[in-house]
Amino acid sequence: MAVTGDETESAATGDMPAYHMRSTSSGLPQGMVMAPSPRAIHSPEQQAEATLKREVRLMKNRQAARECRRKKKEYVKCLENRVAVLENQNKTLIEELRALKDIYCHKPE
DNA sequence: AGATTACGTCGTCAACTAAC
DNA sequence: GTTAGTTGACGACGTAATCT
Repeated sequence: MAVTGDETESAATGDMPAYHMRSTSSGLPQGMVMAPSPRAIHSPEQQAEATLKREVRLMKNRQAARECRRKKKEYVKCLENRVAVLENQNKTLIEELRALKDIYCHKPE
């Protein structure tokens, strides 16, 4: 996983479950947050703001991912239902065709 | 009982899109 | 151009099933 300057793991956030504190491809140890791009951040205030911004963004994206997965599950369930309905319809039509053929074959001239 | 495998879930990143 | 939202991909973890 590529990690850019200001897109780092957020393992330093206190509420992060322990099992998600993993090391990064940049070689940072677990739980360590790399500083945002140096040319963008100068003062500690800016640093703190950037950190906060990042935490908010991660939190929003976390929720977005949950919602996205929920919607996907719902969509798949819908498709599965549709498949079941169509299979039933198909079965019924095949039966109907069979019955009609039967009638037609035994019809006296 | 411990090791391995398969599967589901989660958080994060990156790429993309739409709205501003 | 920037910003926020969406989603596929990835890696990590937990757990149940299976193997040795």
